[in-house]
Amino acid sequence: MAGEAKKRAESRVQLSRQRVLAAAVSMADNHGLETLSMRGLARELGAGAMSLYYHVASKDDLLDAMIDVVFGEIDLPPTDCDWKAAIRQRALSARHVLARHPWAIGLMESRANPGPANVRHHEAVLATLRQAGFSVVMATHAYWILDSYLYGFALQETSLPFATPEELAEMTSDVYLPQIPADEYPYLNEAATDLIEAGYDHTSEFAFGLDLILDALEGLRPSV
Amino acid sequence: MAGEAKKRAESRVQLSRQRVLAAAVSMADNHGLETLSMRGLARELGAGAMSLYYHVASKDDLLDAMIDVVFGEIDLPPTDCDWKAAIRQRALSARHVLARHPWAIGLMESRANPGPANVRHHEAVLATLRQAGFSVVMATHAYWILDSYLYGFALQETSLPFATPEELAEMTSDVYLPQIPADEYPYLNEAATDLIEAGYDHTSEFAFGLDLILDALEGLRPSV
DNA sequence: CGCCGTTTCGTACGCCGTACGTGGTACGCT
DNA sequence: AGCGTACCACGTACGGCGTACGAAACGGCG
Repeated sequence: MAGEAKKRAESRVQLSRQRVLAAAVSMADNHGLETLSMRGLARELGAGAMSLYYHVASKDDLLDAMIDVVFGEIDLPPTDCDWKAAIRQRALSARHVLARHPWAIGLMESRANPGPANVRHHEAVLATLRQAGFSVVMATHAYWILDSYLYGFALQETSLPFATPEELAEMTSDVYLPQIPADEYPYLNEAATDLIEAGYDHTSEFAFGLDLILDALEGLRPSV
Repeated sequence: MAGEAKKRAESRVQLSRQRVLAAAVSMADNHGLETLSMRGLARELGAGAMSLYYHVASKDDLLDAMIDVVFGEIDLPPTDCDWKAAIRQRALSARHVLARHPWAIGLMESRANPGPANVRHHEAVLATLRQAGFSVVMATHAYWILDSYLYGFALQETSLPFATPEELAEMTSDVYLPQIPADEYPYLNEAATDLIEAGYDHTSEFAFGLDLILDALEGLRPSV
């Protein structure tokens, strides 16, 4: 009957693991991981708190699954180009994804159960390195360096309270500079004033270090 | 009188910000940050939960202060040697400190209020780089790369479930290898088997990448 | 219609951080 | 000696958390 169908429709779309995951990621993106609660998530979905537990074993399980969603968003290194270009693209993609989901950074490598997207991703990156000629040991070195740089950069980036050079200049002169008087902290003070004067733009900072590392790794590759 | 003094002594040592901080750091070291609660901390100190709030404005304030304790444990770069050796030593020291206080990694750069030890540390590192001849902009690049590598490495390191090559071998063959069959994940499988066969030792992994980065940075220094 | 597997939910327990108010203690002042 | 004041410790209570447990609603089948 129309009544039944309507009632069904009114009482919300069915829950599903997909929908729960998507809502959780979205809430974490918008309001931070620490404010993501099962109750709040359920409220957002128009459901009771305990209803989530049919689709998710626990909050930990939810977090693991969220991490795998994030891994799934990172581009795999392309296979049709130079190893450096491939790894570079993968790193840039990962950086963007982590900037979009800053709550994930501390969890990506620290959770016990890697999801399928996670494993697939690691396999693809490792394949790129091995096919570039790196030995297993050298590929391990390279992977550690690249991922350390990637995660560390993303981690630091989340704490930046600005996005544009203008905001940086404003923040610095209003908040930071008063805290670092030139007589006590000459170098910090000098750096802060110089950088805003030069209109320091943070946008290309990641690529700068990434290329430095890639070039250094190139030197470790066995010459053909 | 003796009676008074004894009563005073029995009713516990006085609380103090120092004691609260030390106990909090110790508890986080031993049981993780997520299980550190104000109630538990007070219990550990033989005090009531609310007593802590005289010495600490809030749990956030406590965390900020804990971070500064950690910063205070990191060696400043020595001033009596080569810039590379100085930066290297401070990085190694920081790595050890972060391994001792893994809970701190996600917080060090992400909290709003840097403490005094934090600022002093940044000043000293920046001073070393500037005195080595790097321009302000280049020193900024170098700092980003070095700290990204440092934090990222420490972050990944916390998730390693092993400390020695033997443990690695055990973990890998028992837990990981079954999850990455050779037909589906050839490179991961190969890497895992090769590394345990070669008795891969993770101990020097950090220094390897650090030296690679330092050497690459050397190339960016203005030639005298 | 009754049955049953799937999905949803209400209640309750033991945690958490902390606002608020109270009470004890140490010490400088008269 | 007596008292005011600043310092310090604490008990209670509130609203939130994750989730164990069991009941209820629903959909499709006979």
